[in-house]
Amino acid sequence: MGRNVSGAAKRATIIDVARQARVSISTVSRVLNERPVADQELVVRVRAAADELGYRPNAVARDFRRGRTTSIGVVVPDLANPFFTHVLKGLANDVRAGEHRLLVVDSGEDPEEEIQLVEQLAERCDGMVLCSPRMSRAHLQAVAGLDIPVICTNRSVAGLPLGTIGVDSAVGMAQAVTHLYELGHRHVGYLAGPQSSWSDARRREGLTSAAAACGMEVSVTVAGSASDAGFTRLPDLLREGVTGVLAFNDLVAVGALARLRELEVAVPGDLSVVGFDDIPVAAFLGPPLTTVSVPKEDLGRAAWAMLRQQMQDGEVASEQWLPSALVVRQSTAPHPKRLQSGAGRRDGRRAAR
Amino acid sequence: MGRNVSGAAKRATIIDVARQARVSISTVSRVLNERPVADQELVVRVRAAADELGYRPNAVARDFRRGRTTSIGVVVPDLANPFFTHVLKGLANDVRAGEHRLLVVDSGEDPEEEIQLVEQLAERCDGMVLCSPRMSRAHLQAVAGLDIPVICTNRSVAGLPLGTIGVDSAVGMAQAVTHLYELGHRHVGYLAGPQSSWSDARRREGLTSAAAACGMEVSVTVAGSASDAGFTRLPDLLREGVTGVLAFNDLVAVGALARLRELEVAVPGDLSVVGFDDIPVAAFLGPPLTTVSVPKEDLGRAAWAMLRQQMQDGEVASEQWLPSALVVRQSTAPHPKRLQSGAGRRDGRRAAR
DNA sequence: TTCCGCTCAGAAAACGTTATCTGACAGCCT
DNA sequence: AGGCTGTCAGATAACGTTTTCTGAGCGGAA
Repeated sequence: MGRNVSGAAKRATIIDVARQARVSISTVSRVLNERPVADQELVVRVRAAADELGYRPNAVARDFRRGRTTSIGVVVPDLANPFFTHVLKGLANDVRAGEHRLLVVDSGEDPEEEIQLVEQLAERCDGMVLCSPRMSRAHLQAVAGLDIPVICTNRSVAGLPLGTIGVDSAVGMAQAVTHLYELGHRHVGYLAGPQSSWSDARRREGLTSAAAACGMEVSVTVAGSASDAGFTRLPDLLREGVTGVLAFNDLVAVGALARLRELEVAVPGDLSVVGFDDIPVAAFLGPPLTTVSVPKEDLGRAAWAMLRQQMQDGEVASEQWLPSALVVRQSTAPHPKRLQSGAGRRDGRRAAR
Repeated sequence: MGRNVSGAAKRATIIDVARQARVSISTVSRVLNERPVADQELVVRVRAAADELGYRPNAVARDFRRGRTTSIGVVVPDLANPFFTHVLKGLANDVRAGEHRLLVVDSGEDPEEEIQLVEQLAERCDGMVLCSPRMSRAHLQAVAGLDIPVICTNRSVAGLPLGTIGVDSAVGMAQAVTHLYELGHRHVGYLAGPQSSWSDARRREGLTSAAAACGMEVSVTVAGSASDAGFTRLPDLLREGVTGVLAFNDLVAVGALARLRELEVAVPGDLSVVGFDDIPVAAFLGPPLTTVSVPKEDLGRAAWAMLRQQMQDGEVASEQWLPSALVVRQSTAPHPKRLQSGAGRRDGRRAAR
């Protein structure tokens, strides 16, 4: 069945089915694509023949002929980063509902690799979503010239005909800063993200302007996007005498927390820590992390909605910004020197008392 | 350039290039695929024409004609699970080196969805890697009938012509059990994984047989693969009176740790916890998690090596098992009732004394 | 009865490549 | 000088579909 004597499986084509069913290939195509066929007898014969031969249509041939692939491509800087995987979840859930499938590729945070992948993938997709692209503006422009709609997340592309959807990190950052200010902190540190990250620029911007507004001092050290960076760079800020630390993202905050534990600095007793993204483990850390929550799934959903619209209506490049909001958990508390009372609901295990 | 008056970009084909360069399409194809062309003049003309028209070959047409896609598909139950993303990293790094690209899809832990995705993706790939497939054996058999090589990770497929590569979790589990036994624990609990998980079955098996070997009591409760499951189910084990807990994976352990913190049970002072997988945050937790380390990147690399071999040599279904090993950190300590001395290097903050 | 129009399945064209085949021309040997 | 061999680029045949075109058959209206 479907295999010839040599053992090398020779795959049945639509022609074989047609021959077997004693109809034309047009009829086979019609039956298999559920287009109206008058004679039910033919339908039955075709179905039987296809079954018998184990026929499965050649998807590449079909895509080729149809000129579309029913695939949506997603390019992500780093699949190991929980932030992206949650954006993906949002995307996947909604895409799955339709007739499209999602193809994901990881660019490894490499801008050159990224543009290459995008160009290759674009050839095989009906539309694409670029998550926080690291590539240069020039490359982005090249992407805009591709002949499929592309949505860009977390990156402003002023002037380029690309749908954009991102997180307004300024609000969340401002909330975080105000939160620390109200707790009495007057000098905070920022564990910055990768230099190529547009989001980091926005977060840093939001942080400095909010801090300036309430007259707080800010120290910055460049970390990265992974935990070990937070672990390594945290002491830089401690040396500066900060009493609160804001991290580029939760992963970095996790590293910072670990270092603080090692240094026996109590959180939040001696130092407050704020993350960003609100990844799942954030709520399970010790202490549960105060962080800026970002609607990651919504981001994915919105990207798909926008992409679908562009695929239908032709070219409609729009822009959309989703809110971020502070989630207060237990890694932040009053500045010990100013408001000594009630120093934390559950202070670190060796609060200096 | 490449756009007609209507504004709808009409894409240049190889025929347009040939016409513009005043050569045959065969020559264009030869030049662009870097096959030998004697007359350098022609090469120059073709290159120029292609440039001018902004020609990019239609990848789908090429794949169709060539009968292969230079794409490798990977199917993963849940991209949000760090374990899989690390397997992916290993795969991606090595695949990237060659001329293939990696296409990843997430099945959402749904066996039915999974088989569908696999069948669709298989049509568009030269080979596939199935990570910890949740599908039934019957479906796996269908997969084995596909006409591209497929590698299966973390799932034994006895009798099926599928390359298999997995983690020998029995050793690691045995080490973990012995470790707890030597610390004086005599009754441990297991926070089990998803029922459809073959890995969970293996881990549970390894756990119970090792425990039986040294005469330990084991209580089991079914959790799942995410942190909230660990958080929710942990009390079941506490009620059974266990003094050590082994989790299906680190994510579940994270949830368990959080619940213990909330219940003010000191880890490792009052209770020891062991995870599985050794995901990055494991080392950064409070306390740093004792866990069974699995060579995730190696798993990906090995899968690619095996897949590549199968793609070259034709059908060679083999089997390979990678070791797992206990990594002792600070979430395990002597059973308090038996060996009171040195009750933990850094005990939980409110040890009941 | 004749012709028009409609329905429906088969025939054939197209999609954009790559791979095979063909034929022209040049060089060499006899 | 004639013929044989080899080289190289152009012509053309696939690849497996979907879609458009064609023509046969039939029913109804003039």
